[in-house]
Amino acid sequence: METLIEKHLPDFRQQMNKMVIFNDEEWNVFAKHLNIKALHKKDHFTRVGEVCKELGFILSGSVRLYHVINGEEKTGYFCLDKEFICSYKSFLKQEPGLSSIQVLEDSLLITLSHIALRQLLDHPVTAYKMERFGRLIAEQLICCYEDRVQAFVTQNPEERYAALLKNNPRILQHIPQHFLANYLGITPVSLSRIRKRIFQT
Amino acid sequence: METLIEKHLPDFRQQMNKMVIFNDEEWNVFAKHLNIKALHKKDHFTRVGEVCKELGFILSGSVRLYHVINGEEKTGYFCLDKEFICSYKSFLKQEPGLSSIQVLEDSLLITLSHIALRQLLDHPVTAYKMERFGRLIAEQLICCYEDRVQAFVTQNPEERYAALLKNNPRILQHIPQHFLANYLGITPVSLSRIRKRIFQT
DNA sequence: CTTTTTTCTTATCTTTTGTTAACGTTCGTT
DNA sequence: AACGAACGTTAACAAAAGATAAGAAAAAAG
Repeated sequence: METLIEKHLPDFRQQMNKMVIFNDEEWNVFAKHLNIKALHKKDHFTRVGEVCKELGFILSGSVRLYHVINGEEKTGYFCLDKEFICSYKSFLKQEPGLSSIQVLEDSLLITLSHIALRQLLDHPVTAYKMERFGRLIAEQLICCYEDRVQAFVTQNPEERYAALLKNNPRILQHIPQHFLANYLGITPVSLSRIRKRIFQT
Repeated sequence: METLIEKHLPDFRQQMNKMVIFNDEEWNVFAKHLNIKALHKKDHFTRVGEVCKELGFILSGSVRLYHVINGEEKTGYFCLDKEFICSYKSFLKQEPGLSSIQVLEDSLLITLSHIALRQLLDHPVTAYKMERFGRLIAEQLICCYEDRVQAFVTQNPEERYAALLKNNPRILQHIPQHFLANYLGITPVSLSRIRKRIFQT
C-alpha cells in the first residue's frame, strides 16, 4: 500500500527541481530523511519559545507566522502553498524562537528536521546539493525580505496596502483582515479606514 | 612590492574563517578572483537602476543602503566594518536594483564580482565551499531581516529607537540622525521629537 | 578664522493612527 | 434552529506622526 508521503513525493520532487536538480542516487538519500505532516486549521508548526526543529514545504494549505507581544498576536508573515516555511533564525541557530507558525487551513507539509539536514549536509552523496539547496532557499527569502523592508521604509500604510492589492492578490483571498493589518504594520481599525478611503472613490 | 590587496588578504581570510574554512588550494583559487576597492566618503558602491555587479566586504569604514522615492533618499540599511554588503536581489538576479549603496566615510572593501562568483561556483576546487559560503552569508542576512521585520510589526517607532539604542549602539555613533529616521520608518522631525521624549525624563 | 553647508531642533498646523467601545454580520458548534 | 465566538466596520477622542518653515548648532570647506 502506498503511504501518504510516497503519494506526494513526486510532486515535491518536481517542485524541488525548480531549485536544485537531484539525480536519483541523491534523491533517494534525501527523500529518506523527509517526513509528511498533515495539520488542521489552527494547528501549530512551531511556537514562540520553542526551538524550531524542522523546515517545512507547504504541499497544500497556507500558514501565518506571528509574534506574541503582551499576550497579543502580531502576524508578521504569510506563506501559501508551494513555499518553504520555517522560523529561520530559530531553526538555523537551534535556539528558542520569537515566532509561532500556525496553519490557516487544513494543510499538508513535507518536513525536514534540523538533525536530518545536518546529516545530509555531511553525507558525501548529498553534501554538495544540500549546500546549494540551503543557499537557494535562503537567497529566495532574502529577496522577499528586501522588498518587505523597503515597503516599510519607503511607503505609508495605505501605499503598502495598495501595493499588496496589486502585486499579491492571492494573499488577500484566504486571509482575515486583522492578520493583514499587523502584516502591514497597523491596527485592524486603521486598515478598515484605509479600505474605506480606497474603495469609496 | 606588496600590493594593497596582498596587504589586506590575511585579515580578510581570517574573517572568512569564521564562516568557511578554506584550505590553501581553495583559498588560492578564491583569492585570485577578489579585488580591492578604496572608496571615499559619499562614493557609491552601486546605484538605483544599475545591476549590482559585486559583493563587498567592508574591511574598514561603513555604508548605507538607500532608496530614491520622488527624488528623496530613504535610508533602509547600514553596514559597519567586517560585514558583507550588497544589493542582494539585484546581485542575485543580475537585474536593475532598487537600492543605492553609499559609503559613509572613507572605506576599504574586498569585492567579488558576480561573474567571478559564478566561476568559483563552477570550479571543481572551490564549488563546494562557495556554495556553503553563499548559504552562510544568506542565512546570516536572514537572521538580521527577521529581527528587522519583527521590529516593524511589533514595535512603534519609539520602541524601535529605544531597542536600537540598547542593542546596536555602534550604529548610532557614526550615522547622521536623518538617515536613522528613515531606517526606523519615520521622518527626521519625528525622530527628533522621540529623542526629546526619551532623554528629558 | 570665517564662511558655507549640513544637520538637528523647535513650532505650528494638518492628517493619520491608536484606543476603546458599540454594533451588525458571519461562521462554526451544539 | 439557537447560541456564542470571531470578524469587520464605525464612531469619538487622544496621541502620535507628517509637512513645512524657521532658527540654532555643528561640521565641512575655503
